[in-house]
Amino acid sequence: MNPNASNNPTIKDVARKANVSIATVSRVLNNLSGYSDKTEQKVKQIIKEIGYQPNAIARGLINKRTQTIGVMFPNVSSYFSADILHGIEEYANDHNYSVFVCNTDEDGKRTMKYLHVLREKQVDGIIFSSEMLKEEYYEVLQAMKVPVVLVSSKADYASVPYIKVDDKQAAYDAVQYLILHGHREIAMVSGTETDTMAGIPRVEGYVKALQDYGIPFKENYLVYGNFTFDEGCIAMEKLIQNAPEATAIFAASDEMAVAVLAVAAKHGLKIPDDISVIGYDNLKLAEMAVPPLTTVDQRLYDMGKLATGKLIDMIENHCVADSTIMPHRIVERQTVRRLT
Amino acid sequence: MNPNASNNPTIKDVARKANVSIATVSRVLNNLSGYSDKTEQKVKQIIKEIGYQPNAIARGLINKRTQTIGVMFPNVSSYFSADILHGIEEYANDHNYSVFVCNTDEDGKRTMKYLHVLREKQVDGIIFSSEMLKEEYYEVLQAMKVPVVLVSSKADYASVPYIKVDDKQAAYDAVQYLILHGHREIAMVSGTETDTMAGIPRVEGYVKALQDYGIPFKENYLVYGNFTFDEGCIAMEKLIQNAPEATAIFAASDEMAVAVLAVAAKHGLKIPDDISVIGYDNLKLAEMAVPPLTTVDQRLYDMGKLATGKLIDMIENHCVADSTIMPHRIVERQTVRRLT
DNA sequence: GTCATAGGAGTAAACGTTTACGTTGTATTC
DNA sequence: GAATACAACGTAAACGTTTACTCCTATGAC
Repeated sequence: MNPNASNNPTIKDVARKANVSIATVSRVLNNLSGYSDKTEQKVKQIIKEIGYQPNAIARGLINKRTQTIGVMFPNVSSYFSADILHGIEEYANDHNYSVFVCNTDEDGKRTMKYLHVLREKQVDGIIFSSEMLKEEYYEVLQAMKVPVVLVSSKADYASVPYIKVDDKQAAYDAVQYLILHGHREIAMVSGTETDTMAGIPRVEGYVKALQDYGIPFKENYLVYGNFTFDEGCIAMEKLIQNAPEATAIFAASDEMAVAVLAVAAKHGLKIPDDISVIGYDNLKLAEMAVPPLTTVDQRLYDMGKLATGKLIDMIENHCVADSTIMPHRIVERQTVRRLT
Repeated sequence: MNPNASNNPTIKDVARKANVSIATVSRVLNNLSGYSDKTEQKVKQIIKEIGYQPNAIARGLINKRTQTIGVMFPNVSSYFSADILHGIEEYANDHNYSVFVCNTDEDGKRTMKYLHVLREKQVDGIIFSSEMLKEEYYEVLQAMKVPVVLVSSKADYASVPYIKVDDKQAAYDAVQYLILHGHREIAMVSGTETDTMAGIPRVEGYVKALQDYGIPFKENYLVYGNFTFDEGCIAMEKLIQNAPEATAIFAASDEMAVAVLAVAAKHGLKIPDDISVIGYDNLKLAEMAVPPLTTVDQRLYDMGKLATGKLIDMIENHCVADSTIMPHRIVERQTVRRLT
């Protein structure tokens, strides 16, 4: 009788039925050398026969590698994260890694909990997306001794590889685009005021572009949101109140740009006739907007892939990857009008 | 000397430093009984001191439980999946489970590969989202002997618990809503023609509503997409060609409804003045549309949570959960006009 | 015929836990 | 004072793999 009838078959079961040792089965499984063709056939046949599947947990225990990575998002369900995740997932899967998704809610407590869970589960590496790498996190990460890469973020004090676009330059280019289309009254719906990653640099780019073209910066032209649609709406309402002369708006995220579109429509403002809008991200959402949104593309999907590539490289070659500044470009659609 | 200086500390290290056996450490770790207060303090102190973290892999090997679930999506980055994933992730995390995301691309090969990976990694359960549970999959699932729950899907031949809205009824209600607003020329942008889950039932609901109100069904009023924005655009173009008399459109997904909005705008058609539109899903996208989209809400986030709840229940109590028909409701926004 | 060699295979330790079982010592009961 | 009970531990097996060693046998060189 099979002493192990109800459970999933193990390497032992295969060994017994094939009349070989488990070492031999392991060898053919990992196709190493050290067995005859005949044994190989026999073993492989038994494996098919009883439907044996290796146990990655046991494997992980001895190999100290789990073929698993963890990915931390401030908000998994945001349309922004979705693209990055897609890239990560795809690359990881193609290279035989699985991915744990973690939703931090931008909450320190939650993040720390996740970090501990990922550590317990022995992930081989971690990707941190669009979030500040707080020192608190970094310490745990160091204790874990696993590679980390940042995507759409950056850590100044630590030598963690990152992938992001040059936010200041990208913002500059967006605003310059508006200027070159004849606009001089340009407002901005910024991201989080204190965000050193995606908030501040983009307003810096905005301000610099204005400066370079001799356009005075006006306080009332700059309002803050937190990158989301809802706050984008509030911000746009403010703009309509305080900056009715603006002919163009630069929004620091597509979600907020779409919010601008939405409240503009609510107020009977035509886009781009009454007001031009340029976004930032190039989400699918931008294509779907009415009218289709002109925006700066940051290839989130590719960033996800690239980040995963770097991470896996670090895992497998025990090296440290370099950072990369992702190229950006403006994709012209229909929300910016040329002023004559 | 610590013989284990460079690696992460293990339970053995704790035991040695605390002058107790590993069994005792294990006991305080899992707070069982069988040790004195003094020992407990000592052990806990050492744990803090050397920063010990249990190894979930080793734990998983012996417990045959990994506190991990797998989630399969046809497309992780779709705005539809994002909401479900968010719900799943949240509930899972709150109950100390981690989640592996899998992107099947609706591809059988990929799906099977994933199923095998999930099996190897010994997940405790699997959630299948918005996809047919093919017999091929079901067989593997059975071999794995892990609980499965379906969300926004359903399997007739197998007793797998599912969570979904009554698609036919929801579609019926949507169309009825249009009818009660005075529309009689109602077109439909359907989902995938062969999709028995979300495709066919929704057109059945559409047809039935027309019937019940004595409105003749017209072939040219029904076009097919695959739930996505891109195909929604193509579908809408067809409708404008073939059914210019339609005063209202029921789209089988919000993405397609937004596509309807987009191409309508492109053709100079005003929403809802020239044409009314009702969607299906109630994604954030619906709120963001211009004008905001009237649609049928299916509470995807809650469905994700509920599915995970059922799954964990099945895992922990070795029971089989029942299915639930999720309530739906129409959320009125601004894309449906009352015909006088 | 002897020796070295290499191919083909088995043995057993190790990975980091949990847990059934055994042992010791002390307090309680009569 | 013997019997009992229980608290407070320790021992060792087990989970399913991988892999360093070891062993045997056949082959070929000389």
